[in-house]
Amino acid sequence: MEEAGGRPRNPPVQERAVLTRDRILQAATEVIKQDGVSSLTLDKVAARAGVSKGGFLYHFGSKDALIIGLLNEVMGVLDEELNVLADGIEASQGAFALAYLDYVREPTQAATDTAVSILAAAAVDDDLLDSTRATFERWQDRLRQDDGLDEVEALLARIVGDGLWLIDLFGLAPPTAEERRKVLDLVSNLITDQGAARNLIGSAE
Amino acid sequence: MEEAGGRPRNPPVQERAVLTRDRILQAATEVIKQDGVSSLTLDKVAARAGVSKGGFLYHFGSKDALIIGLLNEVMGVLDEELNVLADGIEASQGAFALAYLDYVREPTQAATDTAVSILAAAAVDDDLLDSTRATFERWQDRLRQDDGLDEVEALLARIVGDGLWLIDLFGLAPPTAEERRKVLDLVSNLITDQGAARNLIGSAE
DNA sequence: CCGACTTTACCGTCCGAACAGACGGGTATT
DNA sequence: AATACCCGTCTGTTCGGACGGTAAAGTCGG
Repeated sequence: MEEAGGRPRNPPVQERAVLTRDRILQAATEVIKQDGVSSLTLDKVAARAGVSKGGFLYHFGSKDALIIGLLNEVMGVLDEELNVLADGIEASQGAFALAYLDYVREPTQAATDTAVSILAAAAVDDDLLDSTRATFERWQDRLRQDDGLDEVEALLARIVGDGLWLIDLFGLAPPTAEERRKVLDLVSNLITDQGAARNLIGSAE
Repeated sequence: MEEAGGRPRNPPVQERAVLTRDRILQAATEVIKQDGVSSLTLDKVAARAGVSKGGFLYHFGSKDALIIGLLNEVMGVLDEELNVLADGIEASQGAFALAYLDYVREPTQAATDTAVSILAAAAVDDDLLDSTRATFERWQDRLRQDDGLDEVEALLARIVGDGLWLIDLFGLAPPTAEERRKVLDLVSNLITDQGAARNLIGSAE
């Protein structure tokens, strides 16, 4: 419950262990994507990973541990990817916000995996999402002080990113590729062009 | 907490049938909200609704049936509420889009119930979401032809609405009430003030 | 021969579902 | 009006099976 990893500390010589662990993780996401969260059973994951149930339980002592491992893996990948994207953006302001939008420009494997993992965590036990929530808080903080970007615009970027991501996850009337592009361009331009948003915000008060 | 036991033993039969069904539905959402989707068992729901398991199964022949019932109920309420909101909005354009945004202005009971039901459906069996997907398609269609509103802006409204709703559902760094208000005002103004968006969209090409 | 890794065998629990009636208000028959 | 019957509603119980998890033994490289 408390410790997520339970990862055996093994010398780099032995690659087998870590591979098995990764295979299990991958098998878990595959099972969810194929058969749904409710089909995520230890037996099924173990079978798909080509390992016995006991072998599975050596790497993940419980189902909760599996999900925590899944979440850590997937959120780590996403976090890194966002950083890379943000570094590659040459903008006077709002690089991270733009990266956040770029990330959902088209549905990616990683994004789906993340969504699916969060869904599994929420289904099994809400508390498992705690560390994920912390990561989102970190992103939100980073957006708030994203090189001079307006606070509201930063939040808008995140909401739009998350919204698109939710729509993909549940398949709730997903927009076409073109619509998707247009709406992301719209928000990106809003962020880049400081004046436009100021006017809109101003006219609100 | 279970409610105190003073329930009348034998209410009029006619009303009882309908009421029992509703009580079951309500009990189901309560169970999910309190203990999570994985705790949604027939026994628990039946107990909470103050009905025997057999009684439960009389009204909903299976767990799938329960979730479908839940979804229908909750999506119906939401649909109607959106209509009422849209009718109450006096705007030259984009009434439905504005209503969609208004709906998430603050987290409501109904919104939470909907989210929770969708979550349950996704967890149990993805196919159960089919009718919900159809409803979202209908909304999307309505947004597309929302009295002269720009297509992209309409989509933006939906994405922002859904995004906020997702953030609430999972508790992923939810914005403060003020941030929430500001960002919704921003998008609302974008929709109302046709010129602003035109400029932004134009500068994209 | 140690320790990381994996397997086989097994257990207790819980869950979804089925089922056989009980209760009791309508309704038709007399 | 009394009787008999039906049927919608609900109860209590039972059951097969799946699931998460444990225990202990086996394998193999270093």
